[in-house]
Amino acid sequence: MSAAASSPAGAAPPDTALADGVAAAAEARRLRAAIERHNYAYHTLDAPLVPDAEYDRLFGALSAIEAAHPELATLDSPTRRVGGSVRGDLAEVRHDVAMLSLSNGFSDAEIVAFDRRVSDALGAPEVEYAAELKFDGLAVSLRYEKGVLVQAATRGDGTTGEDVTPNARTIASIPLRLRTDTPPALIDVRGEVLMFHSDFAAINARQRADGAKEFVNPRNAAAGSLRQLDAKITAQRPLRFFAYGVGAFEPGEKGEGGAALPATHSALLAWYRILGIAVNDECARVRGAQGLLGFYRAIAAKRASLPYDIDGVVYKVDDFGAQRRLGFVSRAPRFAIAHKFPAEEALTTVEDIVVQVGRTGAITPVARLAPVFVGGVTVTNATLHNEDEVRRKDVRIGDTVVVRRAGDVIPEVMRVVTERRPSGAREFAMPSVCPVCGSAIVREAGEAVARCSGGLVCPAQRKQALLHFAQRRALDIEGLGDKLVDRLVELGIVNAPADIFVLTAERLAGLERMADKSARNLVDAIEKAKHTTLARFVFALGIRHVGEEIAKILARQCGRLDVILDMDWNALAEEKRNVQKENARRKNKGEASLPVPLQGIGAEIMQAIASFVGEPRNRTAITQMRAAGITWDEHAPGWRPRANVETAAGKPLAGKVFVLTGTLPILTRDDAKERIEAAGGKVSSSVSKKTDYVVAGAEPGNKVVKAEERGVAIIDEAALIILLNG
DNA sequence: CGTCCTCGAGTTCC
DNA sequence: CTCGAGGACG
Repeated sequence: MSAAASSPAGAAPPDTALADGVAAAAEARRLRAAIERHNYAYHTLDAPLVPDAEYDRLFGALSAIEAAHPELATLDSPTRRVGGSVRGDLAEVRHDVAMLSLSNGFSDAEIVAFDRRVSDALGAPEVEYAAELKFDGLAVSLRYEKGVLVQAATRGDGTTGEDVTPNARTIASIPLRLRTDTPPALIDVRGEVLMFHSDFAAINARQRADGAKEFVNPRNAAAGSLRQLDAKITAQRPLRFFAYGVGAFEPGEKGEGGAALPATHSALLAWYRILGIAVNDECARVRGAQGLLGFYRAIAAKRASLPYDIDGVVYKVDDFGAQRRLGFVSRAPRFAIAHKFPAEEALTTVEDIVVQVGRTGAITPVARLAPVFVGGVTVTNATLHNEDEVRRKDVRIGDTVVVRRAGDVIPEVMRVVTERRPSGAREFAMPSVCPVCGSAIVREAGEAVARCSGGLVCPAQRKQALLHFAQRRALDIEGLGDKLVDRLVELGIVNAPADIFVLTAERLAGLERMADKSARNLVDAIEKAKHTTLARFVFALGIRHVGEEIAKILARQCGRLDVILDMDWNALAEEKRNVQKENARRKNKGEASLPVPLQGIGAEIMQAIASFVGEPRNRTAITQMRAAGITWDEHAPGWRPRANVETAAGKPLAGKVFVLTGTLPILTRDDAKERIEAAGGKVSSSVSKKTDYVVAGAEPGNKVVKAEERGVAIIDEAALIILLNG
């Protein structure tokens, strides 16, 4: 599509024999102007003025002049579109004005509520909005100084993005110079880079022909293309740009165009068009909630026929003054909302229903699907959770089913299209023996899951136990992943966590696909993992019902591993039941209640611990690991936890409950959690009335919705850090 | 005994 | 992210 990129750079047309520099400069200016005019006609108006051959001739002429007179090769020359030197890495760019994410709405009710909030806040009965498409591409910011493109940056985390200037220069719909004599001194044009369906298909055909990897969707193709280190590659990728916003702005010297920003969003877009910046046609000014919903329905009906992907529409209060008055809540502007389309659904067939064996022996049926493209990726598997779920949904092998990506991530079989059920459709039968080890599969009365009774005899359970042991939140052994565990267990080299610690580099290096270097790395990682914490170690053991939280309670309350191992958990479980019964009785009488031992650990969990510590094999394994040198800091014998565990008192976040959602700009989930806990706070996984703050990052889940419903404060990372610092 | 709150466990794709 | 189930509490 890119006429500029298709021009042979070295073609020497007749009008290059310009001897003197002044004439050359004049000619270069003339050519540039002509080429920009044609670019504008071709890419923005979609109405070429001249045949491609003529365009190529002009382009070649300009290249030749610039080659002969390098001093004339200006930054904004159209020839820059093909070029770009190879650099080591993409540099960081700090956005002067942050590139925000929008809050989302999925239902009409949410949009109506948004409109009501806005009109209440503004005191206006009917608010005027600019409605436009929400493109499924990459947000970028283009900086023009005195009308010349000087920098292009990706959105990144909103505050800092990557410098993609040379790449952006290759995109034909991004003007290198604004079409005005009176440009603003500085303007950051915000918009989206994306790839059209047809271009995506062509690119993939080429990738296929070259034996290169194909892109999964236009968005990935656009992202991969824009973030190339070599802009020459970007130049061969037909990317598009549509503008929809503005960041930093400084007016130019007196002159109509650049003296000030327009007063409304729709006027801004109209101005962009005049400046030669591409703006998508599917935008409108609408009034009130009914106007918003009308726009949404019109676009939804058109969606399939659009030549590019969108994932919804965006509504913004049109008047900039009103936008300023509305301001922001945490990261998101209060004056705009994205109205997203519901998770995409697709039809496919169930080719088989197989079962997987989990760490606890849980047998999970999984539907093997004919590959289907849904929500941007190809889905081939979907969990069916358990036997009852299969019954409830009545999924049979051979069925045609509706699949969606729940929460836009996990594939889910929604329902069966029974009209399409073939006569030979087979019902799923829970196997009676484990497909991996052959032990009996049993389902306890009242339980939803069936389990392999083989325990550690079952290689599948052994593998999962090892992976659990090595995972980041447990002992954190880097490099001990899926594939390696598979092989180590198959070969019988490692059967239980304790065996990990006797591995040597020599032993590992003998394995296939395991070079000396990686063997040594793994041994180093194991060595590093030997020093840990009691909580992590207890969690790593994989005791039933003992996850991270319970392991922390045990470590805090018991202080030493030996205490945990030697406690009479069965007796304690009984005591717990008695104390609870007694307390219930006392409560009715208004008497003071007895202290409850080990808050948060109930009888059921205690019995699970009892059966773990009562198993001699487990005790031996622990002894072996300690002998192999695994250590942690623990309290001296005879240590007792302080009666009142309010150790958090005095810390900045004492007693505060946080819930995290979305991707935070700087901290990882784990980091944030660690810091909150260090400051005396607690991180919970779901929003409730007790939640104090929901920390929302980019692309948050429906936890923000829950938070709004329950009136819980929503804060961003920056606010969290302020809280952490007191 | 019911209800809410949490935690644990399992899962998909790149 | 979702589901199931344990634990606390009224």
